[in-house]
Amino acid sequence: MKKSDRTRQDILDATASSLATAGYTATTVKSIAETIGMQDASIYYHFSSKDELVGEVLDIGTARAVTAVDQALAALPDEHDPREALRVAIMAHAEAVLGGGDYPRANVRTFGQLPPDLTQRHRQGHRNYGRIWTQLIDDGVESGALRGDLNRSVARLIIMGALCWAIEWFDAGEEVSAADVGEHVFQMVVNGLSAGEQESRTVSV
Amino acid sequence: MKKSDRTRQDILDATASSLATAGYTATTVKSIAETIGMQDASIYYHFSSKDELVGEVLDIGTARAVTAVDQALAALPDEHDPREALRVAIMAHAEAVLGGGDYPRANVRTFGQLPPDLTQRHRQGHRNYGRIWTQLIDDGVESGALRGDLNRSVARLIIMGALCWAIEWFDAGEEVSAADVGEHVFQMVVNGLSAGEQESRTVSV
DNA sequence: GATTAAATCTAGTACGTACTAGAAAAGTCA
DNA sequence: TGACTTTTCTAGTACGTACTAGATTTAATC
Repeated sequence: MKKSDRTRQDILDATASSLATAGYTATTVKSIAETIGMQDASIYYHFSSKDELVGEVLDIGTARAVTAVDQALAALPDEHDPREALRVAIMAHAEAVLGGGDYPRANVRTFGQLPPDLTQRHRQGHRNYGRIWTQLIDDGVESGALRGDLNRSVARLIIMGALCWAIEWFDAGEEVSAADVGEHVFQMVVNGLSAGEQESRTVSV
Repeated sequence: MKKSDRTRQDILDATASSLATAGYTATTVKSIAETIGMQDASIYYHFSSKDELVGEVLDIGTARAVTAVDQALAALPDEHDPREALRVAIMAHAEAVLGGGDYPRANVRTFGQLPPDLTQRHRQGHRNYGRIWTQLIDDGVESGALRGDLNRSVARLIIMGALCWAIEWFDAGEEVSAADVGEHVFQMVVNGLSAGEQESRTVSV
């Protein structure tokens, strides 16, 4: 019992790491087995198929991302600026996906690479995650803190894109930290890159 | 001579289409051959390997994206707001990758899925494309139109991310157009999602 | 129309993949 | 220790992949 659980965890960890760095196709059952010093056939004692193993890793990844954002939002004071909520969520996401472990990274990295079955399997999880962000934007617009002249769904997806694409270029070893990326995304997406008075937009002065 | 060029073009088109929608791994030599009514072996009369074929498609894709942005910028009046230049570039990129043909789409779609050789091969092309955007941001900051307190490299990559990630969710059939996406990215990234006075930032009023 | 060149096909090879069956080893507990 | 269970390994299958060699057909040229 004990032994099985431990190696099962090792398999999950190795898979998450490989998915996060190499992607879905390059993550082979054999390569996973090698990194933990096993034969590839032994994996099938713990998981019935590669895709079930990958699916479990991705489940853990979404769960961790959701938890990270939820906890960050829960830590806010009862009365808060909706922009601050957006900031906190962006920071939590950035930390989870860039600074955090391999599981959330595996999720973002393999997005668009998965076979249809796995994509279908995680559709609901992604929808749930998206709902958190939709709520944040809705709150902001309805309170008047965020502008209401933009399509909220598109706005949400643009924020997710700015954050998720960072996984393609972010290098944990470099001088830019995960928090830096989050801060930049917030500043650009909420406050804007523009300086001084903004002519192409009506500002209530 | 004539015949060869035409089928060669058919192969490139079919490959671009498959890459843009299915990704690198799902794009097999056999599937390409099938869509144009050939045997897979016949492909090798025109291209020496799958990766050479894919590489050529990606070359065309980057060239078209660069051309689209360059032409849009060239059409600007000599004296223009650097923000307008950024806007024009964003719109051109959005049109090329979302509204345009399969070639630029193939580029973005397969980003992060390619084998090392192909990634290496296109590194220079991506760098050149990035340089256009770096220049736009530099111009904006130095003229005072854009704020200078953010890391320009990170800012550039965030804009690219917001645009590139759209390929994952954008549906050409839906009511949101490529131009809509471009407009939203510009509004959010340059003007910001925030409404009214912005407390978390110093605005020169 | 015959000859030559260009283009495609048929039929295969070699290899990597996920996955299976049953033997062997390692661990568990009386 | 010995009987039993759990875990891992050895040795394989079946299949899809990129790719090759040589025959065959299609097109162009004199």
